[in-house]
Amino acid sequence: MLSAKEQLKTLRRGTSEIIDEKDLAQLLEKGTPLRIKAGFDPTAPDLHLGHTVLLHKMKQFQDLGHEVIFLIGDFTGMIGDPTGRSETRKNLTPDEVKKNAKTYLNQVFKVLDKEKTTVAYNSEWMGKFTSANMIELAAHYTVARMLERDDFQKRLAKNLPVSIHELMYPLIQGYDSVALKSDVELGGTDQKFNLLVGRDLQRAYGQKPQIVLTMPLLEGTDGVQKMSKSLGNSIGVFDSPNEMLGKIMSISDELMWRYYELLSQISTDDLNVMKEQAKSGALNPKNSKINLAKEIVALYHSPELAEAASNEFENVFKKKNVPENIPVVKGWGKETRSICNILKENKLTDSTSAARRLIQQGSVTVNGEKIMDVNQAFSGNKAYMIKVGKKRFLKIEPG
RNA sequence: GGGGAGGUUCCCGAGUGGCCAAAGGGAACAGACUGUAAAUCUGUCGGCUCAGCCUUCGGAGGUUCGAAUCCUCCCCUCCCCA
Repeated sequence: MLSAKEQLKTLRRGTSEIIDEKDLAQLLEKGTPLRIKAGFDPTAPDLHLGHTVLLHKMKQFQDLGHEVIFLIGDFTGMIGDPTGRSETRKNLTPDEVKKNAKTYLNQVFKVLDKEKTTVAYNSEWMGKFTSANMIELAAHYTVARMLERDDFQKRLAKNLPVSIHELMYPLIQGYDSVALKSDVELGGTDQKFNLLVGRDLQRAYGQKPQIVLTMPLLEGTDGVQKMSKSLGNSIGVFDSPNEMLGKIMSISDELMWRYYELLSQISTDDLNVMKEQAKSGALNPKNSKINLAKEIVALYHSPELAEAASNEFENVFKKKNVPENIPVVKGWGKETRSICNILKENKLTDSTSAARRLIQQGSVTVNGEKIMDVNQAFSGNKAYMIKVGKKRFLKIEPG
């Protein structure tokens, strides 16, 4: 095992907060493997890179020789975490929970080492919890402290409902730490309250309180808001290799470093060297970005597909060649059709108005020739290679 | 149950009788440049048979030469009080 100092250096990477770092250092000094808990609510079927930030931190713990427990909150999932919620979450049915949990596990081991990971379900112990247990648990926490949370505060201030069962959520999540005797719990910064409740409860049940380590919420491709599917700035782990690579290439240089920090397995030292070189101009940030994109695509797909996606990217955007797989449609015979209609009918543009505008902006080419005339017409018995902007292509076969 | 505010083009948000297809910002798209689909700059951003025409401002009616703007009814959202 590495020295506590070395370990801390790794664990601090990208981390938002460690409560308390001195205590963590002390635990690491002992040199025995720690029990690392991270809970996942099986509520999100659309897994994106934001969800994987924790996984990477878990992987670091794992590589340092600690025991990582991937906790599936199948019991708590039926309550729904009130964190950040302006309204009560809808409860999931056991079936939905099961299905989502499965989706999670399929992806999780692309980052974590399956052999070294313990998977736990909190229904294992919560399912057996009696009413008496529940009351005992609830007795360890006060209403006032629970209501300190600002999501509850806000709702109360706005006279929105807060159900009693929502108050139970942090208690149960906290109790999971008791059940698992965790030494460290990981979570997003938005989870801080819940994680801290875990400490209190462990103390109440006679255990040593866990270290709380929070990770920032990853910004989406816009670089501003947190990654979320509904904001349209997410990179899904199920995205195709080309799509995934393209999206990563489209992030700003600045954001790239953040992604490196949180999503890459490259060592912190190497990362710092790279940053220095980019700063001094010795390194072209584009190259770093493509490496990052390849690493991520390789993780969720394969190194081969990552390589192929990267070649395709260079080919299309740098050399401005035609991509490998472009849609092909049959022509329409002898009659002629106007270019605007052709674009619209083949969904290259949303409307003929949009087609016109793009032509006026000089972004449409047919067989490599720029179209200047909005009314230009083509017969459907010849082969054409149509290009709109940089990303839209269509081949037409004589027909 | 009582009182008040509001619903505008993908989103936010101006607009209170004609100059409004509707300011501004964001997103998106395009062009230039580049080191990439970074950054920056410029442009576009309802539809069409496109120098003209058509349909939009919660819904349905109405007033008017003319309405996103005024009136009536309806639907929805939010706030305060009970």
